[in-house]
Amino acid sequence: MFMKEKCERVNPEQIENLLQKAPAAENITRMSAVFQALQSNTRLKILFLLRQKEMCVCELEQALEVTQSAVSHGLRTLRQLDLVRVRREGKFTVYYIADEHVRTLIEMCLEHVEEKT
Amino acid sequence: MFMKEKCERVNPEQIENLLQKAPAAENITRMSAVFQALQSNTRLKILFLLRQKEMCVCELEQALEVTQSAVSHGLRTLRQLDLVRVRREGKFTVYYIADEHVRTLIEMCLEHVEEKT
DNA sequence: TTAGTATATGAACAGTTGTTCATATGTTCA
DNA sequence: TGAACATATGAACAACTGTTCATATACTAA
Repeated sequence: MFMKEKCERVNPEQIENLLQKAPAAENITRMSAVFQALQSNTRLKILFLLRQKEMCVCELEQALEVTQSAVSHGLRTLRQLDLVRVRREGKFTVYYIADEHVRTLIEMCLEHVEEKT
Repeated sequence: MFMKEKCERVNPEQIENLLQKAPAAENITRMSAVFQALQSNTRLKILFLLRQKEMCVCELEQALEVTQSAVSHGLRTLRQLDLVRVRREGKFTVYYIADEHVRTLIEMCLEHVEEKT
């Protein structure tokens, strides 16, 4: 098998070294899944509401003006990636932001987009 | 028009207040686009390489083992959202991470997924 | 100018996603 | 126990995405 031609900037050893220091393939895939979850307007709105106050499904439904089904599906996605967590409270299911990483994540992104005028 | 029935936890005034403190619809949409860009394995790998060292397209091509076209398309997406920036250097086009927000963003996500054993 | 290298772009196709509708499950209280 | 409320889930369809292929553009050196 022939090696592909390399341009003069390419240093195979250095690239090998950089690849070793990069996250494992498995974690890249997990991160993809997390960002994938954060890529929906509905799910982002849910997170920015939960960031202020934990809420049950019907509160979110009221606030977001989408169907209960859509909220529930969205919450499941967030839950499966441990971006939000759940607590039962009588007949209500109360959702809240899982941890500070999640807050920082969405806040960094907000700052990034707010920066552009 | 009838108001939808509300569950006892719903406080319309409070919800109104929470909505006002949430990011504007425009910024939610921008964030969606950013997270959407971060949701691809290829683009994530690009960012985690650029995080270590600025690189030209052919270096990335070598490192990622995808076609030059895929790298270039990926870089365009990242560039359009100001996640990476470009500098011409002779015949090479050198890409680098745009700013600290972007570093923090991907590092928070990595920490989040690394936490789960 | 021309050849060769480096990068960008458009089209197109397979694969993936978010929503809604319909329905199921779970909880409370009378 | 049953009625009413709260939440979850499965199916299905339209819309969107990432890659490749083919080709265009840009820069350099001879």
